[in-house]
Amino acid sequence: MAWSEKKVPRQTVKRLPDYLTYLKGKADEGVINISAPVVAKGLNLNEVQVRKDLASVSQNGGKPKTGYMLNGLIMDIEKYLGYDNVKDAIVVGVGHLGSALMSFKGFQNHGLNIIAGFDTDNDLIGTEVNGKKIFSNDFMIELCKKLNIHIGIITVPNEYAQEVCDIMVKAGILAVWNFAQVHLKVPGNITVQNENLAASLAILSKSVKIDNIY
Amino acid sequence: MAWSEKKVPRQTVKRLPDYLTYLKGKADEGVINISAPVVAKGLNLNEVQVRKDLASVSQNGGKPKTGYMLNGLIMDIEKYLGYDNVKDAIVVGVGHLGSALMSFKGFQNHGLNIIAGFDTDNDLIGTEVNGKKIFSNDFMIELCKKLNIHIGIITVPNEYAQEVCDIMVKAGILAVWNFAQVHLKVPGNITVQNENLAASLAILSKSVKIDNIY
DNA sequence: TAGATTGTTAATCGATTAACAATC
DNA sequence: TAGATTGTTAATCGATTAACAATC
Repeated sequence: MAWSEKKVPRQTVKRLPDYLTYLKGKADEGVINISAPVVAKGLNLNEVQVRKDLASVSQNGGKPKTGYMLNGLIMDIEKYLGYDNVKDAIVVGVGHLGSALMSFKGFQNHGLNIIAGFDTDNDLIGTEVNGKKIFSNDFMIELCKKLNIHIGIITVPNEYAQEVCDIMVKAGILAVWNFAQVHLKVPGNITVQNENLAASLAILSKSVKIDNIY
Repeated sequence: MAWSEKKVPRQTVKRLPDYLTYLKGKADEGVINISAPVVAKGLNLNEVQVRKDLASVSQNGGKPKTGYMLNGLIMDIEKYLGYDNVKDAIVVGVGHLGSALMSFKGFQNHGLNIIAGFDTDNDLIGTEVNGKKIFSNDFMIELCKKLNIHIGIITVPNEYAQEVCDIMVKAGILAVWNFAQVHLKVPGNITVQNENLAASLAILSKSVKIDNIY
C-alpha cells in the first residue's frame, strides 16, 4: 500500500480544526517549529493527547527536542481534513439560519463551498443570498446530479426535515448536516451529522442552575 | 436532605432534549404510559442506556410491565433541564447568525429567552430583530446587572470574541454560549459552551471523503 | 403464574492520562 | 553529555452495553 492512513479517533478529528486555527496563528507570527507541549499549553489540552493527535495525522512526524515543522504540520492537517479539496454543498431551507450559513465566509477555509439554496417559498425562489441563487426544492435532484454535489445542509423546520432528507438521498447526497431537531432515517451509506443546539443549550442551562444554587 | 438529585452524566444531559421531543410527540398521540424499550426503538438507542437515562431524572421511576407515566416523565425532564424556569439571555454580535438566533422561536421551549441584542455597528443600534432591541455594547454591563441576566451568547467575529467575553464576565454573565472559533479564557466560576461548527464540519467532510474513495 | 420491564451490578469499549524508553 | 521532546505501551477513567435478579 502506497500510503496508509492511520486510524484517527473521532474525538481527534473534532480537535483538528482547533489545532489548525492555532497553528496558522503561530505561522503568522513567523514561528518555524512547534512542539506538542507548546500547543497543549496554548489550547489548554493534555500534552500526551496533543502528541497523539498530531502523530496520527502528521506524515513526517516530529523531531525530539525541536518538535514539528509548522508548515508541514499545517499542510498535513489540511490534507487530512480535505481542506485542500473544497467540496460543494447545498442549503435547503433559506430561513434565518439557512441564509446565515450561506453568508458565512469561514466555510471556504474549511473545505465547504455552498453553491445554492433551496426553498419552497415562492417569494424566495429566484432571489439570491450572498450571491448564491435560491431554487425551488423541485429542482434539487436535477441540480445535485448535474453538479455532482454530495453534501446537503438541512435548515428547514423540524416537520419538513425528513421529507427534505429523502429528496437529498434521491439527489445523490452522501453527507447530511442536519440543523433540525429530528432523528433522520437514512440508508446505511449516508452519513448524518446532527447539529444539536438543544443539547448544547441543555448543558449550558444546567450549568447556570447549578452555579446559582450552590 | 429533602430532595437529592442523582448524578447525571454529561452525555445523558445531552440526550434529554431528544427524549423530551420524542415523549411530547407521543403525548400528542394520546399515549399514557411508555417503556424504555419503546423509546429506545423510537430514537434508535440502546435499551439499557435509555433505561439508565430515564431513571436518572425520573422522580417516581417506572413500573415493571407498564413502564413510565408519560406525563410525569415529561415534567421530570423539563424540571431537570430547567425548562419550567425560563432564563433571560443576551446575544452579542447581531450579524447573520446572531439575528438568526434572536429570531428562533424554539428557544423559549428550551428554557431560554433572548431579550436583547448588542452590537458595535451604529446602523444596527436602536433597531430591532424579532421585536428585540439592539443596544450598544457599552450598555451591556448596565443592562445585564439591572435585569439580572446570566447567559450570554457570542456571535461576533473570532477576533472580538475574547473582548466581548471579558465584558460579559464583568456584566455578571455566568454561562457563555460561544459560536466563535476561539478558546475563551474565563474565570473558574464561568461556564463556556462552545458551539464548534468547524468540528462538526470536519467529521462531515471526512465522511464524504471516505465514502467516495471506497 | 408467566412474561415484560424495571433497576442494578458486572463486563466491555473508547478515550484520556500516566509512565517510560528512544533520540536528536 | 544533559535535557527536552518524541512515540509507544500501560493504567485510568467515563460511558456504553451485557447480564441478571426483583417485581408488577
